[in-house]
Amino acid sequence: MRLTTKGRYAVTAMLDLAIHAGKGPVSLADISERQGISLSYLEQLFAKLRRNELVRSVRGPGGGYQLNREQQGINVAQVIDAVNESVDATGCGHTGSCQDGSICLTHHLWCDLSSQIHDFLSQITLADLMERSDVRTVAKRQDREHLSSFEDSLISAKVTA
Amino acid sequence: MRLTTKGRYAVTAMLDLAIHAGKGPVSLADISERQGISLSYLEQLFAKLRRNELVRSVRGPGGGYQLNREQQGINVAQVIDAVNESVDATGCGHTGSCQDGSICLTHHLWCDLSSQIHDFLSQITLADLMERSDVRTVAKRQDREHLSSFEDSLISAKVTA
DNA sequence: CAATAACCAACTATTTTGGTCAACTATTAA
DNA sequence: TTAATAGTTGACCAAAATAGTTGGTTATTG
Repeated sequence: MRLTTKGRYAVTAMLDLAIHAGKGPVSLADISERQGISLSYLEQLFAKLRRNELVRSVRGPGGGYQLNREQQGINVAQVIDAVNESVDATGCGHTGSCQDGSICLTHHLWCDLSSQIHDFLSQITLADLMERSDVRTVAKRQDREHLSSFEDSLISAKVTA
Repeated sequence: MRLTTKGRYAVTAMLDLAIHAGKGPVSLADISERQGISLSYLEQLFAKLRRNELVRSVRGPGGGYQLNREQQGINVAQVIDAVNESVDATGCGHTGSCQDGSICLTHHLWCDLSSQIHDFLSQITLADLMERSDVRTVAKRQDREHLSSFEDSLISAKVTA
């Protein structure tokens, strides 16, 4: 089992998407700026999120990504699963062939741990996260620090005019 | 955070040690045979376990390793920590500087998850594991399949005689 | 003294992570 | 219709971590 930046990035990006929903699709470039995640890496992650039908994409100018369901319908475990970071703590993938065909001494311990983690993460939805005060605070800070590409283009339009 | 064979091997080996305690020190060669873990890799893991005072060693013939405390005094979290597999799910090591000096959008989520996992694992002692029926079953199978080096030497002594 | 088994250091193969780069396709605004 | 935007795909890459191996040394016991 592993939980590295891959899974964390995916959850963070999905939460960013949830927070900035409502004003049309959100571009990966905006998420990249706000969350400090490389654009090309985000592309890879969102390809997987799309294949798992957690998001849908809109191409062309003004395009970007949108959540494919309501925020209450998406939980953290699903997002992590989607980017292939299994929350499985066993070495055998629950098959029980950890030691030449049979189960190893600690097989059931890792099974128990796996369901513990999965239960915890699957009970937390994007909607839950959005309501948290610490999340709202950080989101406000990020919005202040990074204008979206939309606002950006408005400003350069003014400057040009 | 990561939980790979390293942490699993460490817990498995410690449990093997607990199960075969009472008949003097247990050699790494025996653990290697029974649990199917490479001897030299075990050496590296036990160096760390010893530095963390979870085991003590006895050198020379008939030597090996022993638990440094009672089985109830050693929990799974301690063993995993000892081999440097942190059960920390945050990217910043709880410092809160995940995004250029400030906390990232999902910092508190990973903190919560970390303590969830740590609480779970620290409540399970080696003594608890030994009582489990699935552990006892697997241990019996392993003892049947692999004679200890002690029993082995008894047999070869008979053959020689 | 010889066998045993812990101890130690250095090296290696493989996998995973976290990316980059280039080429391509679909959409829309001018 | 054409340029710009933005997603899509695949190949590639460097660094780090994992899971070892090799080749010793030191301490202990029979």
